[in-house]
Amino acid sequence: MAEREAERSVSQTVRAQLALRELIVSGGLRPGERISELQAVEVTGVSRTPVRMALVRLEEEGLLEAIPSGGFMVKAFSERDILDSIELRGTLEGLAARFAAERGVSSRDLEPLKQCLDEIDGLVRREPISMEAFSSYVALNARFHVLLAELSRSPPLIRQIDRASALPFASPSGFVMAQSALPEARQILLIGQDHHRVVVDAIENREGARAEAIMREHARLAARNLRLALRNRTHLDLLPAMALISAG
Amino acid sequence: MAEREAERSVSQTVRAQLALRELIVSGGLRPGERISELQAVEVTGVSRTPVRMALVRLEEEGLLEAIPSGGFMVKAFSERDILDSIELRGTLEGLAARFAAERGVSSRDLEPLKQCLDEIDGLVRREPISMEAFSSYVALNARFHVLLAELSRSPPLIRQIDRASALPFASPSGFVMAQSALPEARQILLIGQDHHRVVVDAIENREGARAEAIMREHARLAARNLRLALRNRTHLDLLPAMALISAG
DNA sequence: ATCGGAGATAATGTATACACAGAGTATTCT
DNA sequence: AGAATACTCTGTGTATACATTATCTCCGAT
Repeated sequence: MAEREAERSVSQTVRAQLALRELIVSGGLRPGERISELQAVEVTGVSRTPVRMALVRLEEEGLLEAIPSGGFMVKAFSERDILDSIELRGTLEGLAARFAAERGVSSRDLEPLKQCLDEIDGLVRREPISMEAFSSYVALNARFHVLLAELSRSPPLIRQIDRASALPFASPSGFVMAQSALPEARQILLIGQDHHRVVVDAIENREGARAEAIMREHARLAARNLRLALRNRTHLDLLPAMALISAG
Repeated sequence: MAEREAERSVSQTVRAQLALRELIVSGGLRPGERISELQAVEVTGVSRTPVRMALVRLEEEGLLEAIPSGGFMVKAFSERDILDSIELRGTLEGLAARFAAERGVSSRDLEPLKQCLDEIDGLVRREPISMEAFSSYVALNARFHVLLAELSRSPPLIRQIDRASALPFASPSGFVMAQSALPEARQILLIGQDHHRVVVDAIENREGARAEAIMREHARLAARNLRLALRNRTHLDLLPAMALISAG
């Protein structure tokens, strides 16, 4: 009931957007599949007007693609698109790290980042890593990335990073990941954690170029891991693979 | 009349979007000023529904900002925001140049770029440069940047560059520029032309790192020039200054 | 005189009705 | 029987009417 109250406080448009995004990311609609407004109305329970607004926003977000003759379809990403997007995000985050280092952040600003990393350490050090721990990790990792972006103190850059992270494989959807993938996921987590510590250190010491280089290398490594994962498994369940790489 | 026919072929939403963007970029509305739907309806001549769609798209584009209590306002950019955006665009274009060099483009792919640069040469070599020549230059320069982005063959990156270029100071709004600024604008044009030639050369020779570095340096120089221009003139007419830098 | 509250007004958010375009199917003609 | 055309039906694009919320003003009380 309280939940219902909370839902009522946000606009129908936002509710529709969240519901539709959830539907798309969870794989309820296949890439390339058309999403009709009527269908969206049934799913979300709101009228066509807010649904249309939500669809436009999801298109701008990159999850949907406008069909020339009208309407929208779920955007399909090639493997190359995904790998490029990861490198793209890494490049932007590298710029953010450089900005943070060059603009001179106080050690007080870095405190939240370090705390975030410590919390992650508490999760990934123990073995084997549980499904719940992995979920927590994904959330914490996302928080770290947000904090790093904000450290740049550059609204345009933060905005662009947000957009680059809006794609499914950059969203905290780790819960889709298969149990069997957990062990190797943990390896990636540990390496990523190391990278993050180096970045914080570089920023603290005002080494802009080094901070930037690390973030870019970090993304390239993540892309490489994803490519390997895609080679080993079938191409079928791309979404879990995307969730996996979101840990990077 | 034929124009009227052509207008009728595109949707009301697109027409509204174009009209409103023109209004904002031309300075018809001051930054921070609220834009009411009623006002937008009067300006565009279409109904509220397509107007709302256009407003949402312009928000995603970065020209408008949503007001928490409802509605939209023209987004205000600080000087730092603008400088950061230029460097951001340079970083993305640098990545595009590197992709182009590393993925191996044929010299046939580079032909349109070279032709574009030759056309620009024909415009800027003669002195003094006229207002018409400058307008032509801005259009050609925009084409060069689009061609370079496409050379990366990376849809996600192209998309992101498009968005980074959607802001006013990256749009071909050079016609606003004052006559008096033309001479120094020409200097920037010539330097930019040199940079572009180097980039094409680097891509042709598969030197990814060099191609990327040049584009980033190019953007940094453009940012520096803008900063100087803002110091010399008053802060008042930022739009002409933004037009000036769009030449970079 | 100033602050607070209540009411009115205007603007946004939402819903629905209508118009038009496109696709699919059925029927008719060759 | 096959193909072409016409008709229907589904779905998007647009307009407008309604509801809700926020802001501004005015009046009253302290």
